[in-house]
Amino acid sequence: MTTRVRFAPSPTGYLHIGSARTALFNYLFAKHTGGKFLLRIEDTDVQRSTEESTRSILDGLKWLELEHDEEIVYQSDNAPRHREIALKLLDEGKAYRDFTPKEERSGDVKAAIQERAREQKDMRDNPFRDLSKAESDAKADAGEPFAIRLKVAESGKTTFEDAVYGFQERDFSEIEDLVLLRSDGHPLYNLAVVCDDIEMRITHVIRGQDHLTNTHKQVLIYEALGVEKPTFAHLPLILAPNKGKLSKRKHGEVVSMTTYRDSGFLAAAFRNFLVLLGWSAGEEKEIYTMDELIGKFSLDHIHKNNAVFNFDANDPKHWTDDKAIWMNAEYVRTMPLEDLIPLVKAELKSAKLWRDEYDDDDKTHFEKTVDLIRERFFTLKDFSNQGRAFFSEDFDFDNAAIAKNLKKFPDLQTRLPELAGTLETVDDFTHDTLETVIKGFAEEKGVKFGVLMNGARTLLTGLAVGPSMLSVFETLGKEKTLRRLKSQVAWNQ
RNA sequence: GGCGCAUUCGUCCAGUGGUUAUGACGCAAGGUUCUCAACCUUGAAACAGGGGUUCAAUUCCCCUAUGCGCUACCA
Repeated sequence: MTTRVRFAPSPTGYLHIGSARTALFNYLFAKHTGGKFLLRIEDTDVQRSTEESTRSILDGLKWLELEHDEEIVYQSDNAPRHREIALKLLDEGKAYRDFTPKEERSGDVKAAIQERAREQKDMRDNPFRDLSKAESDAKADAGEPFAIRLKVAESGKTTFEDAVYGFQERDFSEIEDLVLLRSDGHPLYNLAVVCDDIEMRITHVIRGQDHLTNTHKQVLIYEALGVEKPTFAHLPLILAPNKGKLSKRKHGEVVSMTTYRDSGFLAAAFRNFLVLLGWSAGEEKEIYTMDELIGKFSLDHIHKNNAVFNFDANDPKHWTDDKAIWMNAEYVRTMPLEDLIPLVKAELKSAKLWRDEYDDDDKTHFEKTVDLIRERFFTLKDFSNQGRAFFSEDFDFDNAAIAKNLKKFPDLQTRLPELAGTLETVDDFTHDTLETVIKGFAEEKGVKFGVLMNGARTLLTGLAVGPSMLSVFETLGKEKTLRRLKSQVAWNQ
């Protein structure tokens, strides 16, 4: 039997980092087992679901390259079918009509639920549970509104074997007669999920641990329907640094996938970071290609304890998890150059720094430039910010760099243009030749080589840090190097 | 309140009935270099607590603590 898994987000916001990981795990499991990865949008909560959210989630998945197989299922489309099934259970006596008026909730719903739960009541205590069919039908015919609840047996327990958490059981006395269909005729989550999973022939339900207790309710529905239940695998949660819930409201943009895309992260790097949150192959290796992940991923290496997504909202340097940043930098500087080039191209295009020659006459030179500067970059954004001087004449000078490398050594104001004059005669504008010439120049003029190079760095790139200057000279080329060495712009700032 | 799940460095993790308890991020120190956020080397840093079981527990069991989840006509 081919495995079929699904990622089933509810479109009430952008793609959350935790959801993204759930999607990733589902995807990897599907591909590992040669199965299908399906997508279902759980938009049954009409009040909160938005099309914009759906789009944002789809964008996030697309960016992560978690492509789904088959058509997207919109849960709301299946509502009639869910209703039918609830009615069927009613008909079979496995569910009953509850005529209790709906309790309107407002304000702090969580607190209200907690408060009510404290009352410790008998889960089977419902005046309409044992109403005769005739009485129930009569009331319904009279137009009295009702919800449909599953009739959970007086005694017994549900059990299932979770692929991550192991054997689970729950006594019926802990499970209320859950509502299947609202009094307005809309199906509820637990019913909808089970019906759709059956319909989509899902073999493995891989989702967040917050559903672990709910699963017992769903098992009950499977049993009432007489359908074999799928394998369940619950995933540990991803928590905020204070070990609390990671939410948009409290933590803002750090939890959104689009933030990473827009900050110049590489999908491959972020995926790699994400997969290590709650899973490991049990080895010391940490950098994996997608193919390696597909090959190694398995449910039994998923952890049981929650992971903390570590960041400090008050510190720009640690705005997101350090390891994610490191992972991205690692990818930027070590991934195959040919894979990086298109990404840099897209970044330069969006920063209006792209020139068509980079793809054509200047291709080799462009690639060499990218290869040189990527060594100390962290994100794709760095190519258009820090790396701007390599692609444009219009770049800024860092004041600290000017102070440290130029103003502190006033004679450089004449020495650097002088150096330009000397370099004018160099035809072989490459690292080694330049080194010989410039070292000779430094000695002759009594200037320290390092001071000369640092000054040049600021003049040529606007910065105080960067790759070896001899390589920068070579990469930038003679013409630009000479012009910038002679320029007085930075000196006048 | 009830029920459930969890607990190894600050964070992500490895691991075992007998180990100097692994690796990574971050941090610190040193080094290389023309600079550095890169690179190299080194260092500090953890088995929640208490009981058992055992010749021996970080590892198995129980209790406590803590955290998280569920307890809706939300998903």
